[in-house]
Amino acid sequence: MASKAEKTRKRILDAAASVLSQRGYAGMRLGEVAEVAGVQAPAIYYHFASRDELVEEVMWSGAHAVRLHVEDAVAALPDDTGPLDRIMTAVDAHLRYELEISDYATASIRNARHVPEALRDRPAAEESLYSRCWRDLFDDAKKEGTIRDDLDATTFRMLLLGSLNWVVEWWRPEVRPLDEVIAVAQDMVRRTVTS
Amino acid sequence: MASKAEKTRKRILDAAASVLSQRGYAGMRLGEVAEVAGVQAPAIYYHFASRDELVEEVMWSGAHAVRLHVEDAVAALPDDTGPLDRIMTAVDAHLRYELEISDYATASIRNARHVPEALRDRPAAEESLYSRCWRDLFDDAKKEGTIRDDLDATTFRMLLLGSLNWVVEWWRPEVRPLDEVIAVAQDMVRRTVTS
DNA sequence: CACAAAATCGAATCTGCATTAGAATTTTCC
DNA sequence: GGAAAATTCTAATGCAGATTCGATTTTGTG
Repeated sequence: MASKAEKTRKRILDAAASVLSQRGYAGMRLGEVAEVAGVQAPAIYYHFASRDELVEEVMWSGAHAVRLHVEDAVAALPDDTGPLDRIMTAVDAHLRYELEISDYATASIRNARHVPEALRDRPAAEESLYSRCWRDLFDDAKKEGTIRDDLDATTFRMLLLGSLNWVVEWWRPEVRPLDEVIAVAQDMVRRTVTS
Repeated sequence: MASKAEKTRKRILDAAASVLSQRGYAGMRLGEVAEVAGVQAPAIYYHFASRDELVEEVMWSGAHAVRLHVEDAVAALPDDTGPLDRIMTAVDAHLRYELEISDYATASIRNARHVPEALRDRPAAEESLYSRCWRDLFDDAKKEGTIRDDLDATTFRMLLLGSLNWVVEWWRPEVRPLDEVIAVAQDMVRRTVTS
């Protein structure tokens, strides 16, 4: 039974994630966050020490939650799933989480390089865990020979993550179902990676 | 013989492009722009009606210049160059321009969705010309049968542009030469597009 | 070289927003 | 049901940064 106060805190965080993902770090106004959360601006200070602390928490949650979502999706696969199919699942999970589930993810993705240095440490640590997660997926695939030897897997991974992160900038559900985007992205990976 | 004033205007624009690409729309301070341009803040108002007009001009120039650079690079190819090689050249030109040549490009790329609606029209028109340029490249390739029929070329194009646009977020020259990134990106296109 | 016009500057204004202070209200727990 | 604690509100405060206003310097030109 989450206390009333905890629910308010959650509403403020959700609102901040939404505003942050739309307006960016410098554009996020506490007034707008408060309005979305259905609260007055000063109430935010009961739950967070400062605007920056609120931002940091959103960014961290964003990176953290994507990672958990993707790791869970991969972990839920049958044990005998091949390394390439694990990567396909990760692509699917990343895109769905970013586009259908959570503003936190887009907030953290879009603002990672725009927030002041002081706020980057904790979110950046999460992000590097997430990077490692993808690196492991690719390393496994390479070990099992699913990835051709002459591919620069690191660079390709960066390009792939970039293309996925950028989808939020152009995708509109009414134009094209998400499943089609996912299918094309997976196709791109499969063809680039196998010999 | 560009008059002194025109040179100042150019310095202010360059400074704005640099600050805008680093700090984002809301984070760009006229004070910082002025400092980078070696001028006092009010001087900006002699050359631009407002902060927003300055931003709009940077964004428009960014989109415009990338397009010209890519179109020129493609146009400079021998007439008998195949459609796939034209796309390869476009990938090369886009990345080099974005990463080595101009802050305008990254300023416009990173902020397109963050600036207020009122500023989007002119830059957006340029961007859609740029989109058309890529679409034409892919259409030609499809017409000549270089692209397999079952590829959703539009979606792939968006994913590709996304991966290229995102490179600015992670690439560091000291870690990996740009040529390697370009080569991997081209490889990704070639393998995804051909049957 | 002088002088009008153009370009730039320093100081002042005005606004929007984060943050604080203290009062009022709600929740929790006995 | 009521008091203490927790939570939220309304009303300031203070500052940073865009914009304006004259005053001052620089540039182009006869």
